[in-house]
Amino acid sequence: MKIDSTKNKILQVASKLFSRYGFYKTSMDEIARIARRAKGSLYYHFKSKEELFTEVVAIEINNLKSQLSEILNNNNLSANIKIKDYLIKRMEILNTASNYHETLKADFFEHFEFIDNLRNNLDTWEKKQIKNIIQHGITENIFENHNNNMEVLLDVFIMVLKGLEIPFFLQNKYEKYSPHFDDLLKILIKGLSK
Amino acid sequence: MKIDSTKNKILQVASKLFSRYGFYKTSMDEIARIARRAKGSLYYHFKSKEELFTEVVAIEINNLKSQLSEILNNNNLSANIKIKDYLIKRMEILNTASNYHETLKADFFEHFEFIDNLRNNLDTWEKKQIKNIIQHGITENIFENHNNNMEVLLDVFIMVLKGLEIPFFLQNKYEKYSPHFDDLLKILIKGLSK
DNA sequence: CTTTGCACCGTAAAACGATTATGGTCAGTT
DNA sequence: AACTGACCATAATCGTTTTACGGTGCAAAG
Repeated sequence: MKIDSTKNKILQVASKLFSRYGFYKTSMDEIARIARRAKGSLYYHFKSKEELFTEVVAIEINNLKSQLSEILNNNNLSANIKIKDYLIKRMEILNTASNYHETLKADFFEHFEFIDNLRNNLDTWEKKQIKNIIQHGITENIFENHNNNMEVLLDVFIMVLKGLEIPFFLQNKYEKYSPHFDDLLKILIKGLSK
Repeated sequence: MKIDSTKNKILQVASKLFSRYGFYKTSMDEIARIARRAKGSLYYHFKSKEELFTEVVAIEINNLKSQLSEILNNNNLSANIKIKDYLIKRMEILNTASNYHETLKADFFEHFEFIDNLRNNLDTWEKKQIKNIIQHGITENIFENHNNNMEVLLDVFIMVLKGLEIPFFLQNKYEKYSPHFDDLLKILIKGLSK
């Protein structure tokens, strides 16, 4: 019981501090102090500051995946509704994932190589899910057949989604524009449709 | 004749050096030396280093606008072809506008407030052109009626375009993915269509 | 009017050496 | 096994000095 309590306490405090001050401005001494644990305890549970941050972001990503999986696993949804619900939920959850926002800067100035795997894994996972939805829509005869260029189309589409994350989450435009993200999705879904 | 020659020479050399080294790592002494002009000449023609860079970027943007205007002004093109040609040409020209790429970093680390007007003006211009194309398509009965939410839809769409610029131009993914940008455009156009 | 070359200026940036803070380690304790 | 607090190497910060930068002014020349 105690192991979970300390590890979770550290993760909790770390999540808050990383979210508030960013990775580089948050020190392990500070996390230890606020968590009321010895700094050595941090290193007992996490190999490094990088591993701690990676796990903090992984928790956010796993939360995203589990919430999206409810949509993905709902076989009563037709493909066009499913992709719409998926994308809307995606943006909604990521809007609250403040440590994930921190990693968006990785392409530009604060480079976290140690976190590339996590981000690549999410891209890979997401590409697979969207591919499934679209293929299901093709099978259901809802969507046009895109099977001959699906892979690169999905690559570009993932770029579009990630590109939208910058204004939405780093420039705080999500609240203003999210209601209208719908409209763009309507166009997307219609474009995919038969 | 001489006036144009010196000013153009400065712009030419500046464009190359800013493109190669970026705004901050390029000095006015260096521009003057390579242009074989006195530094005083630079300040005769341009109020400041910022004004020089702004004009260098403006030249790229004006080139973009004039090339796109050939498409925009071609009334033989129907709206769906026009928007496709517009977007493809847009990315193609911007791929070569290396000083414009420099300004893409403005949102993240190298901030050029002095250039915000130029970038905002381009967004405004572009929004207007795309709006015109879509409205024309509505009039031609090619596109669905989107008039009730057109403004915000265009805002989000501009975000999407700008979001794509990061991987395309800052991460050198344009060559690989531009052939497939087409496919995404097909979906977009179909989504807009009746 | 346009351009030059030169000297000059204030201050920002870079360089430097000293000091402090950080991520991480480890032996001891519970 | 889980946790601690003292310690370590070095990265980061600090204060000071030096250098480089954007910009200016001016007389002379074209």
